[in-house]
Order: sequence, then C-alpha cells, then structure tokens
Amino acid sequence: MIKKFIDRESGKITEQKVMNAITIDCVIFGFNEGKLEVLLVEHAEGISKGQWGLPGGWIKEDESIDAAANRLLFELTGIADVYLEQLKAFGDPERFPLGRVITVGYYALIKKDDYDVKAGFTASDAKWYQLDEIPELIYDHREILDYSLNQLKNRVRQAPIGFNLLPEKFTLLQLMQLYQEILNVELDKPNFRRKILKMKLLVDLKEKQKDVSHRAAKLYKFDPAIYEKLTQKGFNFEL
Amino acid sequence: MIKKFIDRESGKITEQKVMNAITIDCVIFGFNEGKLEVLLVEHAEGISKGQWGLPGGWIKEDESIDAAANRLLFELTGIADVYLEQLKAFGDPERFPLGRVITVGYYALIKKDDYDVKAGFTASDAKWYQLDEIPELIYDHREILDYSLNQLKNRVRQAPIGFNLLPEKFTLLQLMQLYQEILNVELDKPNFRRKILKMKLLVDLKEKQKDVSHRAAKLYKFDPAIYEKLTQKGFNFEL
DNA sequence: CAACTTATGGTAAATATGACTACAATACTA
DNA sequence: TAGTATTGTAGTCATATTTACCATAAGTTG
Repeated sequence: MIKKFIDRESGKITEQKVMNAITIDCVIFGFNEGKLEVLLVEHAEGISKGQWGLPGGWIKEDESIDAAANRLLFELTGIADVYLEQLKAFGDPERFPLGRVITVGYYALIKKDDYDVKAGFTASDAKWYQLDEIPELIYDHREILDYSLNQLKNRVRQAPIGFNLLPEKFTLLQLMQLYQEILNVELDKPNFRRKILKMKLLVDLKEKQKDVSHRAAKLYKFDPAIYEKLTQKGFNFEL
Repeated sequence: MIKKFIDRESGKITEQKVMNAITIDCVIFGFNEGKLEVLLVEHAEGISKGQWGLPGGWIKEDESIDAAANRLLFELTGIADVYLEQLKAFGDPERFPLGRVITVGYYALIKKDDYDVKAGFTASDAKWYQLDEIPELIYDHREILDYSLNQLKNRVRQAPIGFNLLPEKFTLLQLMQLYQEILNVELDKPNFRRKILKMKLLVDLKEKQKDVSHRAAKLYKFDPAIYEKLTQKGFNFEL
C-alpha cells in the first residue's frame, strides 16, 4: 500500500509503503493442579510446520479486533465466553519472516474444567504446557508470552480476574494456591482467608467439597454483581 | 488483501478480505499550573478539516510501531526523547469513516518547560487543552483519550513515571500536586513527603526555589539509576 | 513588625500485616 | 477402633504502615 506523506515544514511530498497485514495471537492460560498452564498449538503447514506457537490468525475486514480474537479463539480451540483481554500490538518489522505483519496480542483466562481442550481437537496439534516446560516458539511468540505473564501478574492483583481460572465453585485454598502460583510468592493460609473474606466479595455457597480425603472445605463463588456494587461504593480490589 | 482460510474441521477453504491499514495516534500529556493537559491538533485538510483530534499518522513498512510513534511525535510536534508507551490497538470496523483502519494508541508524558510547543508549530493548528475543556474529537479519539487517562492513573501509582511531567528540578509540593491531579485525590503534605522520601528515590539537590513569594522549598530530582538499583534489590514503587 | 504563605517536623490513634499457635474435621491405615 | 496425616478454620500478638492532626520554622509582603 503506497501512501503520500507531506512534510509539514518544507511542504515536500514523499511516497512510502505503509503497513498492511495484521494478525491476532492469543495466550491462553489455564490452572491445573496448582500449576499455571498455557495452551500452545503445533503448526501443521507452511514454513513453521512442526513448530509450536500461540494460537492466532488473521483479522477480517469487517470485524473488530476483539471480535476477531473471540472468533479465532473459538475456531482454534472451541473456547467461547471467557475472559479475554488485549495486551498490545507487536510490530517489529522483522518479527515475521515472510513480510511485514503486525500482531495484536491477547490473553485469555479459562476454567480448564469447563473446556475439555485436548491435544488433537483441531487439525494441528495442541497441548497445555506448564510454564517451565514451554518449548521454543515461532516468531516473537515467546516475547508475547512473557509480556502476557507480566500483565497477568499485575492485573491479578488489581482486579478480581483470577476467579476466571478456577471452577465455578472453589475453596479458599484453591484461590490462595492460584495467587501463589501466579505471583510466585508464599502466602499464609489464615491471613489470606481473612484478607479475602474481609472484602465481602465471595458468596458462601453453604456447600462443602466432596470426595476429598481430608476435612472438606467450604465452597465459595465469585459474583460479578457484588463486585460491581462494591466498586461503585469506592471499593478497590487489591491483593 | 485477500486471504485464504482453511476450516480445521471440514477442510473447506474460504476467501476473506483481511485488515490492511494501520495508523498511530498519540495522547500527549503535559502538566501546567497544577493541571493535566493534553495536546490536540486541528486537522487542516481532508474530511475532518477544522475538527480536533489526537496527533497521529501512518506506520511505514520498514519501521517498528514504537519507532513510528516516536517519528510521528517528532514530525508533528518537534517532541523527542520523551516517555512514550503503547496503550493498545483500537480496531472497531466503523471507527474510521473512509475504510477499515486500525490504530495503535500511545501516550507520552512531557516536561512542558522543555518543549515550547505552541499553537502553530505545524501546518495544522495545535493547542493544549485541560481535561475539562476537551472539545469534541474525531473518530474514536475520545475513547483513546479516556483509555489513556485510565492507563496513566494506573501506571503512575506503580512506576515512577510521573516525574516525566515535571521539570528536571522540582519540589515535593509540585510532585504531590501532580499526583493529586492525576489520581483525583486529596493528599496530606507531611504524610506525602515522608512516604516519598522514605523510598530514597529522590536526589536532594541542596538547592532551593528562587523568586517565590514565600518560604522557598528544597529542590529534588529523580535519578533513574537510583531507581534501577533499588528495583534490583526488590524495591517496588507504589503510591 | 505583623500578617500571611508555604515548608517541614512531630505524634498518637487506627489499621493492616505477618508470624505463629491451636484446634477441628475428616479420611486413611494398621 | 485408635492413631496418624492432612487440610480447614479460629485466635493472638507484635510490628509496620497509614491517617489525621498539631506545631513550628522560614521566608515574603505590606
């Protein structure tokens, strides 16, 4: 695409090729047995055949970026209606070997129980990886992944988004372990439970765990409506 | 740009037009007499002639997004070497009336004293606006501005970026007023000064204000090198 | 010098944090 | 069935941090 540029000072007109291709790449986080995991796909064709990367694809002409991210997420993994937030645009001219392509990074938080996302659910292979087992990734996907991890660490302390990684009903210990894993810290059980409960953000479901080989813990759920009300009263989630 | 899509399940191939134009728009913040200001430009030509908007332009084929943002900032305002950070990509299909254009938003923090940015420094008009006097803006620029304000509020509490809006040498009261304005809160002078000084982040310049009609305050400066050292020791800026 | 403005230091109550102890409930196992 | 292991839940207390003040110092202006 050729575009004319007018120099404001001299009035000179120059022509210059401008950017013309945009994709979306999505970091999908899951939480399983105390470990944070990321869903990666193996490319089945093209120059990156056999290599692992983030699920992604092209944005269509008539859809918003958010819509494209949701569509691609569903097309590639069957995942829908999840927490999905844009990270930023990545646009190093050399990031894609076959030409200039800018990509918009997203990250999703999913309840792994809800989606039985297994290897082989699409034509290309797909697999959950723990953070310390991530293979080499194509293009700048490692950079996008690292950026998303950092973003997750920051956001999770400022907003109640961690719940998106847990089942609908969860125990306080599960919640604490989630934060321990994401923030990479050790927390004190009694102190953590006090801090969370004091926010009055969680709904006590008056239910207990079943089929556990120890004292069953109370189950709670997160209610966005309650959070909404609290924020309107000036409440600020902070961990 | 036409692109082929392969449906992973059915193997069907469909063709679809994909995105093909990207711009950059930049929210430039300044701080003057206790008020946060934004630099807007009046479009001199085209369909939006006479209307106000954020300074911006096209990304070139061979430059990174960050480089494009820096270049445009300089071309449009003469501003260089300032704090400049990407917000995110904005891509509603209807955001630009003449076709599908995605824009990458940036925000810059500048020391107004350093740059004598006045109306008329480019062919199109430009002017600083206080936040409560912003005129109607073209396209989705109001949305980008609102997003940047929110981002600024969040970032300014987590990282020492506020100094970028102040002169090289500043007083603690100036710093406090800056935070009051950005965060929209009232702060206590003695408490604020203690909190900041305890971080040992500021360099006491052993100088005082001059030509003020009251007791002169000590001048301080922010030293990025000190901040660097402190963060390596595990220090986390937080206000 | 008095009145005024801003800088800066001090202090005490309230709140939050962090470390630790104790005990309750359940299930497994010997 | 008694003991052991595991996790859940409650309580305590010292310490650190925050917040809301009061007081005084150092200048400027008339």
